Amino acid sequence: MAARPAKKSIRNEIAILREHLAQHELRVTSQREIILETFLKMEHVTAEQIYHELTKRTPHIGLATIYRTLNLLCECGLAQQRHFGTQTHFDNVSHKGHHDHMICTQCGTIIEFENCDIEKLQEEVARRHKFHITTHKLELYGQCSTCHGKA
Amino acid sequence: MAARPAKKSIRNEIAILREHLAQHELRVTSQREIILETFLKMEHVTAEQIYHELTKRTPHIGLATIYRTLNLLCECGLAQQRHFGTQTHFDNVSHKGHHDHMICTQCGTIIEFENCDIEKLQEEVARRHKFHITTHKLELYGQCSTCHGKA
DNA sequence: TCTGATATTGATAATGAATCTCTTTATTAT
DNA sequence: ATAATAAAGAGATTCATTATCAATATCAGA
Ligand SMILES: [Mn+2]
Ligand SMILES: [Mn+2]
Ligand SMILES: [Zn+2]
Ligand SMILES: [Zn+2]
Repeated sequence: MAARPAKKSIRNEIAILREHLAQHELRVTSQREIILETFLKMEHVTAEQIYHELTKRTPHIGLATIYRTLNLLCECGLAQQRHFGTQTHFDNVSHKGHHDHMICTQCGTIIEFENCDIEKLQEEVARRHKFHITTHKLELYGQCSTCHGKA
Repeated sequence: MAARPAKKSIRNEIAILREHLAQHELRVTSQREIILETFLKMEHVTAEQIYHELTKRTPHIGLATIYRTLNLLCECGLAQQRHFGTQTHFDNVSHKGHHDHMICTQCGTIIEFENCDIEKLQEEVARRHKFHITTHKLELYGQCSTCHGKA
Protein backbone atom coordinates (compact mmCIF):
# COMPACT_ATOMS: atom_id res chain seq x y z
CA MET A 1 0.00 0.00 0.00
CA ALA A 2 1.32 3.42 -0.97
CA ALA A 3 1.72 6.07 1.71
CA ARG A 4 -1.15 8.55 1.41
CA PRO A 5 -0.42 12.26 1.07
CA ALA A 6 0.16 14.07 4.35
CA LYS A 7 -2.07 16.86 5.58
CA LYS A 8 -0.52 20.25 5.23
CA SER A 9 -0.25 20.84 8.98
CA ILE A 10 1.98 17.86 9.61
CA ARG A 11 4.08 18.05 6.44
CA ASN A 12 7.09 19.15 8.40
CA GLU A 13 6.99 16.23 10.80
CA ILE A 14 6.41 13.77 7.96
CA ALA A 15 9.46 15.26 6.26
CA ILE A 16 11.57 14.79 9.40
CA LEU A 17 10.47 11.17 9.66
CA ARG A 18 11.18 10.49 5.97
CA GLU A 19 14.57 12.13 6.24
CA HIS A 20 15.42 9.89 9.18
CA LEU A 21 14.18 6.79 7.34
CA ALA A 22 16.23 7.68 4.27
CA GLN A 23 19.38 8.20 6.29
CA HIS A 24 19.03 4.81 7.98
CA GLU A 25 17.93 2.70 4.99
CA LEU A 26 14.51 2.27 6.53
CA ARG A 27 11.31 2.20 4.47
CA VAL A 28 8.38 4.55 4.26
CA THR A 29 5.24 2.66 5.23
CA SER A 30 1.62 3.71 5.64
CA GLN A 31 1.66 2.41 9.23
CA ARG A 32 4.54 4.68 10.19
CA GLU A 33 2.84 7.74 8.78
CA ILE A 34 -0.56 6.93 10.22
CA ILE A 35 0.98 6.42 13.65
CA LEU A 36 2.88 9.71 13.38
CA GLU A 37 -0.30 11.48 12.34
CA THR A 38 -2.21 10.06 15.30
CA PHE A 39 0.65 10.79 17.68
CA LEU A 40 0.67 14.45 16.65
CA LYS A 41 -3.06 14.79 17.33
CA MET A 42 -2.72 13.68 20.97
CA GLU A 43 -0.77 14.89 24.01
CA HIS A 44 1.42 12.76 26.29
CA VAL A 45 0.02 9.63 24.76
CA THR A 46 0.67 5.98 25.63
CA ALA A 47 1.20 3.19 23.11
CA GLU A 48 -2.09 1.66 24.23
CA GLN A 49 -3.97 4.91 23.62
CA ILE A 50 -2.69 5.11 20.06
CA TYR A 51 -3.47 1.43 19.57
CA HIS A 52 -7.01 1.96 20.80
CA GLU A 53 -7.42 4.97 18.53
CA LEU A 54 -6.23 2.97 15.51
CA THR A 55 -8.30 -0.17 16.08
CA LYS A 56 -11.17 1.68 14.37
CA ARG A 57 -9.10 1.81 11.19
CA THR A 58 -8.53 -0.62 8.37
CA PRO A 59 -6.16 -2.17 7.87
CA HIS A 60 -5.62 -3.11 11.47
CA ILE A 61 -2.28 -2.05 12.94
CA GLY A 62 -0.59 -4.30 15.48
CA LEU A 63 0.49 -3.13 18.93
CA ALA A 64 4.09 -4.14 18.28
CA THR A 65 4.19 -1.79 15.30
CA ILE A 66 2.94 1.05 17.51
CA TYR A 67 5.78 0.45 19.96
CA ARG A 68 8.35 0.11 17.18
CA THR A 69 7.21 3.31 15.51
CA LEU A 70 7.06 5.34 18.70
CA ASN A 71 10.65 4.34 19.42
CA LEU A 72 11.48 5.42 15.89
CA LEU A 73 9.88 8.82 16.52
CA CYS A 74 12.07 9.18 19.61
CA GLU A 75 15.15 8.41 17.54
CA CYS A 76 14.41 11.16 15.05
CA GLY A 77 13.64 13.70 17.77
CA LEU A 78 9.90 14.04 17.20
CA ALA A 79 8.97 12.30 20.45
CA GLN A 80 10.35 11.86 23.93
CA GLN A 81 9.55 9.19 26.49
CA ARG A 82 8.17 10.24 29.86
CA HIS A 83 7.41 8.08 32.87
CA PHE A 84 4.67 9.89 34.78
CA GLY A 85 2.70 6.95 36.11
CA THR A 86 3.05 3.25 35.46
CA GLN A 87 2.99 3.40 31.66
CA THR A 88 5.37 5.17 29.33
CA HIS A 89 3.99 8.34 27.79
CA PHE A 90 5.25 9.77 24.52
CA ASP A 91 5.55 13.53 24.37
CA ASN A 92 5.37 15.54 21.15
CA VAL A 93 8.43 17.77 21.18
CA SER A 94 8.57 18.53 17.46
CA HIS A 95 7.55 22.16 17.61
CA LYS A 96 7.78 22.63 21.34
CA GLY A 97 11.23 23.10 22.77
CA HIS A 98 12.41 21.33 25.90
CA HIS A 99 9.94 21.64 28.75
CA ASP A 100 9.08 20.09 32.10
CA HIS A 101 5.79 19.05 33.71
CA MET A 102 3.38 19.49 36.59
CA ILE A 103 1.15 16.46 37.07
CA CYS A 104 -2.12 16.60 39.00
CA THR A 105 -2.29 13.39 41.02
CA GLN A 106 -6.06 13.77 41.33
CA CYS A 107 -7.34 14.33 37.78
CA GLY A 108 -4.23 13.52 35.75
CA THR A 109 -3.98 16.94 34.13
CA ILE A 110 -0.49 17.68 32.83
CA ILE A 111 0.75 21.27 32.70
CA GLU A 112 3.86 22.06 30.69
CA PHE A 113 6.32 24.74 31.68
CA GLU A 114 9.85 25.89 31.10
CA ASN A 115 12.04 27.92 33.38
CA CYS A 116 15.49 29.05 32.37
CA ASP A 117 16.44 30.12 35.89
CA ILE A 118 15.93 26.59 37.18
CA GLU A 119 18.01 25.19 34.35
CA LYS A 120 20.80 27.65 35.08
CA LEU A 121 20.82 26.59 38.72
CA GLN A 122 20.96 22.97 37.66
CA GLU A 123 24.05 23.74 35.61
CA GLU A 124 25.56 25.52 38.57
CA VAL A 125 24.99 22.57 40.89
CA ALA A 126 26.43 20.20 38.29
CA ARG A 127 29.51 22.36 37.83
CA ARG A 128 30.17 22.22 41.55
CA HIS A 129 30.28 18.42 41.32
CA LYS A 130 32.20 18.44 38.01
CA PHE A 131 29.20 16.69 36.49
CA HIS A 132 28.33 17.12 32.82
CA ILE A 133 24.54 17.25 32.24
CA THR A 134 23.17 15.83 28.99
CA THR A 135 19.48 15.61 29.93
CA HIS A 136 17.33 16.21 32.94
CA LYS A 137 13.91 15.42 34.29
CA LEU A 138 11.86 17.76 36.47
CA GLU A 139 8.36 16.78 37.51
CA LEU A 140 6.15 18.53 40.03
CA TYR A 141 3.37 16.41 41.50
CA GLY A 142 0.36 17.78 43.35
CA GLN A 143 -3.06 19.31 42.70
CA CYS A 144 -4.08 21.54 39.82
CA SER A 145 -6.17 24.66 40.40
CA THR A 146 -9.52 22.92 39.84
CA CYS A 147 -8.71 19.93 42.06
CA HIS A 148 -7.14 21.91 44.88
CA GLY A 149 -9.71 22.44 47.62
CA LYS A 150 -11.98 19.60 46.52
CA ALA A 151 -12.37 16.46 48.65
CA MET B 1 12.03 -17.30 65.35
CA ALA B 2 12.65 -14.39 67.69
CA ALA B 3 13.95 -11.13 66.25
CA ARG B 4 17.64 -10.84 67.03
CA PRO B 5 18.98 -7.78 68.83
CA ALA B 6 19.74 -4.83 66.55
CA LYS B 7 23.21 -3.40 66.12
CA LYS B 8 23.69 -0.14 67.94
CA SER B 9 24.06 1.92 64.76
CA ILE B 10 20.65 1.06 63.39
CA ARG B 11 18.74 1.08 66.67
CA ASN B 12 16.95 4.24 65.70
CA GLU B 13 15.68 2.88 62.40
CA ILE B 14 14.62 -0.38 64.03
CA ALA B 15 12.71 1.68 66.56
CA ILE B 16 10.94 3.62 63.82
CA LEU B 17 9.96 0.38 62.10
CA ARG B 18 8.71 -1.20 65.35
CA GLU B 19 6.74 1.92 66.20
CA HIS B 20 5.06 1.78 62.79
CA LEU B 21 4.32 -1.93 63.17
CA ALA B 22 2.82 -1.39 66.60
CA GLN B 23 0.59 1.42 65.38
CA HIS B 24 -0.78 -0.72 62.57
CA GLU B 25 -1.18 -4.03 64.39
CA LEU B 26 1.57 -5.56 62.31
CA ARG B 27 4.07 -8.04 63.70
CA VAL B 28 7.78 -7.85 64.33
CA THR B 29 9.51 -10.54 62.30
CA SER B 30 13.13 -11.45 61.79
CA GLN B 31 12.73 -11.05 58.03
CA ARG B 32 11.56 -7.46 58.37
CA GLU B 33 14.51 -6.53 60.55
CA ILE B 34 17.06 -8.36 58.43
CA ILE B 35 15.76 -6.63 55.31
CA LEU B 36 15.87 -3.25 57.04
CA GLU B 37 19.43 -3.95 58.21
CA THR B 38 20.50 -4.90 54.68
CA PHE B 39 18.66 -1.92 53.17
CA LEU B 40 20.51 0.48 55.47
CA LYS B 41 23.89 -0.93 54.44
CA MET B 42 23.32 -0.19 50.75
CA GLU B 43 22.54 2.92 48.69
CA HIS B 44 19.75 3.30 46.11
CA VAL B 45 19.15 -0.41 46.16
CA THR B 46 16.74 -2.54 44.12
CA ALA B 47 14.61 -5.37 45.50
CA GLU B 48 16.65 -7.79 43.40
CA GLN B 49 19.91 -6.54 44.90
CA ILE B 50 18.66 -7.10 48.43
CA TYR B 51 17.32 -10.49 47.41
CA HIS B 52 20.69 -11.44 45.96
CA GLU B 53 22.45 -10.23 49.08
CA LEU B 54 20.16 -12.30 51.30
CA THR B 55 20.28 -15.55 49.32
CA LYS B 56 23.54 -16.27 51.15
CA ARG B 57 21.63 -16.34 54.42
CA THR B 58 19.63 -18.99 56.18
CA PRO B 59 16.77 -19.12 56.43
CA HIS B 60 16.08 -18.19 52.85
CA ILE B 61 13.95 -15.07 52.40
CA GLY B 62 11.52 -14.92 49.47
CA LEU B 63 11.50 -12.14 46.90
CA ALA B 64 7.86 -11.30 47.64
CA THR B 65 8.81 -10.63 51.24
CA ILE B 66 11.54 -8.24 50.09
CA TYR B 67 9.02 -6.29 48.04
CA ARG B 68 6.45 -6.31 50.84
CA THR B 69 8.98 -5.09 53.37
CA LEU B 70 10.45 -2.38 51.15
CA ASN B 71 6.94 -1.01 50.64
CA LEU B 72 6.53 -1.11 54.40
CA LEU B 73 9.74 0.91 54.83
CA CYS B 74 8.32 3.49 52.43
CA GLU B 75 5.16 3.71 54.49
CA CYS B 76 7.06 4.47 57.67
CA GLY B 77 9.27 7.06 56.00
CA LEU B 78 12.56 5.17 56.12
CA ALA B 79 12.68 4.62 52.37
CA GLN B 80 11.55 6.32 49.20
CA GLN B 81 11.00 4.83 45.76
CA ARG B 82 12.98 6.19 42.84
CA HIS B 83 12.77 5.23 39.19
CA PHE B 84 16.20 5.88 37.76
CA GLY B 85 16.49 3.22 35.12
CA THR B 86 14.11 0.39 34.35
CA GLN B 87 13.91 -0.98 37.91
CA THR B 88 12.65 0.70 41.05
CA HIS B 89 15.36 1.80 43.46
CA PHE B 90 14.80 2.32 47.16
CA ASP B 91 16.52 5.28 48.73
CA ASN B 92 17.48 5.48 52.38
CA VAL B 93 16.06 8.78 53.63
CA SER B 94 16.03 8.00 57.33
CA HIS B 95 18.77 10.39 58.36
CA LYS B 96 19.04 12.31 55.11
CA GLY B 97 16.50 14.98 54.33
CA HIS B 98 14.89 15.44 50.96
CA HIS B 99 17.41 15.46 48.14
CA ASP B 100 17.68 15.06 44.38
CA HIS B 101 20.08 13.14 42.16
CA MET B 102 22.65 13.29 39.37
CA ILE B 103 23.00 9.96 37.58
CA CYS B 104 26.05 9.07 35.49
CA THR B 105 24.72 7.26 32.43
CA GLN B 106 28.15 5.70 31.86
CA CYS B 107 29.16 4.19 35.21
CA GLY B 108 25.88 4.44 37.10
CA THR B 109 27.28 6.59 39.89
CA ILE B 110 24.59 8.51 41.75
CA ILE B 111 25.41 11.87 43.32
CA GLU B 112 22.98 13.35 45.80
CA PHE B 113 22.39 17.07 46.14
CA GLU B 114 19.93 19.57 47.49
CA ASN B 115 19.38 23.11 46.37
CA CYS B 116 16.91 25.40 48.09
CA ASP B 117 17.03 28.00 45.33
CA ILE B 118 15.77 25.48 42.78
CA GLU B 119 12.99 24.44 45.11
CA LYS B 120 11.96 28.05 45.62
CA LEU B 121 11.79 28.58 41.87
CA GLN B 122 9.67 25.45 41.55
CA GLU B 123 7.22 26.92 44.04
CA GLU B 124 7.19 30.16 42.13
CA VAL B 125 6.38 28.43 38.83
CA ALA B 126 3.65 26.41 40.52
CA ARG B 127 2.13 29.51 42.07
CA ARG B 128 1.90 31.10 38.64
CA HIS B 129 -0.20 28.14 37.48
CA LYS B 130 -2.17 27.95 40.75
CA PHE B 131 -0.71 24.49 41.20
CA HIS B 132 -0.15 23.01 44.66
CA ILE B 133 3.05 20.92 44.83
CA THR B 134 3.13 17.94 47.17
CA THR B 135 6.24 16.19 45.84
CA HIS B 136 8.72 16.64 43.05
CA LYS B 137 11.36 14.76 41.13
CA LEU B 138 14.54 16.29 39.78
CA GLU B 139 17.11 14.11 38.08
CA LEU B 140 20.17 15.24 36.15
CA TYR B 141 21.57 12.69 33.70
CA GLY B 142 25.04 12.88 32.17
CA GLN B 143 28.66 12.03 32.96
CA CYS B 144 30.38 12.16 36.30
CA SER B 145 33.84 13.69 36.68
CA THR B 146 35.70 10.40 36.21
CA CYS B 147 33.68 9.33 33.15
CA HIS B 148 33.68 12.70 31.43
CA GLY B 149 36.43 12.76 28.78
CA LYS B 150 36.73 8.99 28.54
CA ALA B 151 35.66 7.15 25.37
C1' DT C 1 6.75 -1.96 -15.26
C1' DC C 2 8.63 -6.14 -13.33
C1' DT C 3 11.65 -8.47 -10.16
C1' DG C 4 14.44 -9.78 -6.37
C1' DA C 5 16.53 -8.57 -2.07
C1' DT C 6 15.19 -7.44 2.17
C1' DA C 7 12.83 -4.33 5.54
C1' DT C 8 8.41 -4.41 7.86
C1' DT C 9 4.30 -6.14 9.59
C1' DG C 10 1.20 -8.60 12.72
C1' DA C 11 0.07 -12.58 15.51
C1' DT C 12 1.73 -14.52 19.17
C1' DA C 13 5.29 -16.07 22.39
C1' DA C 14 8.49 -14.48 25.63
C1' DT C 15 10.32 -11.52 29.10
C1' DG C 16 10.86 -9.23 33.46
C1' DA C 17 9.39 -6.54 37.33
C1' DA C 18 6.05 -6.55 40.68
C1' DT C 19 1.93 -8.39 42.85
C1' DC C 20 -1.38 -11.96 44.29
C1' DT C 21 -2.82 -16.62 46.12
C1' DC C 22 -2.77 -19.99 49.23
C1' DT C 23 -0.85 -23.21 52.46
C1' DT C 24 2.31 -23.45 56.20
C1' DT C 25 4.60 -21.16 59.90
C1' DA C 26 5.48 -17.56 63.35
C1' DT C 27 3.93 -14.01 66.45
C1' DT C 28 1.35 -12.18 70.16
C1' DA C 29 -2.39 -11.36 73.47
C1' DT C 30 -4.67 -13.97 76.82
C1' DA D 1 0.57 -23.01 76.53
C1' DT D 2 -3.20 -21.91 73.41
C1' DA D 3 -5.87 -19.72 70.03
C1' DA D 4 -6.38 -16.18 66.73
C1' DT D 5 -4.40 -14.46 62.97
C1' DA D 6 -0.56 -11.96 60.62
C1' DA D 7 3.26 -13.10 57.75
C1' DA D 8 6.28 -16.00 55.00
C1' DG D 9 7.46 -18.64 51.02
C1' DA D 10 6.58 -20.98 46.68
C1' DG D 11 4.82 -20.35 42.72
C1' DA D 12 1.12 -18.52 39.72
C1' DT D 13 -0.37 -14.26 37.72
C1' DT D 14 -0.43 -9.74 35.79
C1' DC D 15 0.86 -6.17 32.75
C1' DA D 16 3.84 -3.44 29.82
C1' DT D 17 7.11 -4.09 26.52
C1' DT D 18 10.12 -6.74 23.43
C1' DA D 19 11.42 -10.78 20.54
C1' DT D 20 10.31 -14.27 17.02
C1' DC D 21 9.09 -15.52 12.56
C1' DA D 22 6.27 -16.43 8.52
C1' DA D 23 3.83 -13.55 5.30
C1' DT D 24 3.79 -9.14 3.02
C1' DA D 25 5.25 -4.56 1.31
C1' DT D 26 8.84 -1.50 -0.27
C1' DC D 27 12.14 0.03 -3.51
C1' DA D 28 16.44 0.04 -6.30
C1' DG D 29 17.76 -1.69 -10.40
C1' DA D 30 16.89 -4.36 -14.65
MN1 LIG E 1 5.08 17.62 27.46
MN1 LIG F 1 19.33 9.40 47.31
ZN1 LIG G 1 -6.42 18.18 38.79
ZN1 LIG H 1 30.48 7.98 35.78
